[in-house]
Amino acid sequence: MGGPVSTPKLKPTRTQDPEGTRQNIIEVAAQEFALNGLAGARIDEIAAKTRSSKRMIYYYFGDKEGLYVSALENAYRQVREGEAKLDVEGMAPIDALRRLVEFTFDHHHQHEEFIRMVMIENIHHAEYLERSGVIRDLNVTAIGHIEAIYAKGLADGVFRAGLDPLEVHWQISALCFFNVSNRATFSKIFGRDVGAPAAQESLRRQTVEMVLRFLVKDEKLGGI
Amino acid sequence: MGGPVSTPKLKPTRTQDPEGTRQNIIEVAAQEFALNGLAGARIDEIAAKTRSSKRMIYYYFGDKEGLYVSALENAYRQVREGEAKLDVEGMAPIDALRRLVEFTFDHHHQHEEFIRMVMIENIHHAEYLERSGVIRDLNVTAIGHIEAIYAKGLADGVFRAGLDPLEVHWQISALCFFNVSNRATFSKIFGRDVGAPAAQESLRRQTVEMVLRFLVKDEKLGGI
DNA sequence: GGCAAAATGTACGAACTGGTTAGTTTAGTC
DNA sequence: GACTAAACTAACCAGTTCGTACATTTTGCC
Repeated sequence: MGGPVSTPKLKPTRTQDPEGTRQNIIEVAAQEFALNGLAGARIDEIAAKTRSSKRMIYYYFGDKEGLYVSALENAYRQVREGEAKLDVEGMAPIDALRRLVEFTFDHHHQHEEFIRMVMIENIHHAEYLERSGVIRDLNVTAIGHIEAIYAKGLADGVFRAGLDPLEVHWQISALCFFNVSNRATFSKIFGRDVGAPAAQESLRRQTVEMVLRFLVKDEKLGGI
Repeated sequence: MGGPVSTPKLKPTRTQDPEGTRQNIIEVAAQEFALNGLAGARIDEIAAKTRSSKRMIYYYFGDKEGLYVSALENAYRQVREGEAKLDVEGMAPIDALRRLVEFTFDHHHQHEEFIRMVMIENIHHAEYLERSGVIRDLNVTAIGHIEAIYAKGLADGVFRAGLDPLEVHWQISALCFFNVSNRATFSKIFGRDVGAPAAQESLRRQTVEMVLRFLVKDEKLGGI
């Protein structure tokens, strides 16, 4: 059931474009899956929005689930590549942490489609993520930044001891993820559009502050 | 489109039981929708698991979406009723806040089905929640606790000024909601079962501490 | 008991949907 | 230019799924 062999495109003038077709299908599929879920997305609908055809979806991805997994992998890869752009080298621990939280907040905000894919994957108890060996590898470094920053902060004596970097990552993720994932119900229930620029600006500031106040030693709090 | 008239059951010997049938259908439907989503849930499957039949689903709820909205309303009502049991009257602000966060953490943890319904509803951009006037009314008091606790804490001089109770509620919700909603992907990606009792115990403690450190004045932090 | 309304059981159908079968075109290779 | 494998098209199929038509039983009420 292996896919087609990846052929390096030697000549740009070709009416056939395997990689392009494949990528185009994945992008359309990601949109549809993120919008409607795995069961809700329609293969015919995806095919129609593609530059290609339904037949090609089955040609490249086997079945609906195969397409979903590929779209999921693609989403993770894209987002992780974006995250790699964060550079906090050489910054003081508190500044680096602030930067990390701001970056995560903005990054999640900008990648709503990815957030929705993760939501959907959680609805499915992450069974497709489990099926994909690719994704796990992409994420082992996701926690590297926190670990480095925390270690430096400890050494500098500005962070409290005894915290678990993974738990800190969990908390930052929770605040930044929820901001996108639950915006709809939260806004409807409380009659306030928490997605509006002003509200986001405020939530962003409070999120940063919350994380800093959690990490920074009491006696150093005056400086943040 | 009104439902059947609520008939007080005078005689215990009756083969027909409208309210019971209705409730039974809603409970089964909630399970299925929470598990598979709106599109993923199957009416026939729901019907089969019911004490009743498919015919009765359409008799009482009109169509699939009507059933979904009813299940959603039921989930919100149940959870809000549970939340009403929280009593922090007369407690010192810091203790009350700690209690509130612990309660919210546990409550979300215990109502995974509800969390999943909210996730699904967010996937649908909360359009069914919007359609239901019932749910909005149920939530206006959801923020009352925070407001009261924060006001008292300000008066007592133990909380920082200038915070928005709704934003605090947002933060508490984020931490407690994410803990349930994203457990699957988080556990898979980092190879650590964050749902395990020990992990939950730790996350619970850190969540409480994070919220307290955000609200409590710097110079009062020694006491928490 | 008679009656209307509510509640329920059975069987069916039309549309949708994932997936396939069969065949055609394009491009690299000798 | 013939040949082969990859890339692609179009029509089709079979199982599923929501929803309904029709018949029947139960219940409250006089």
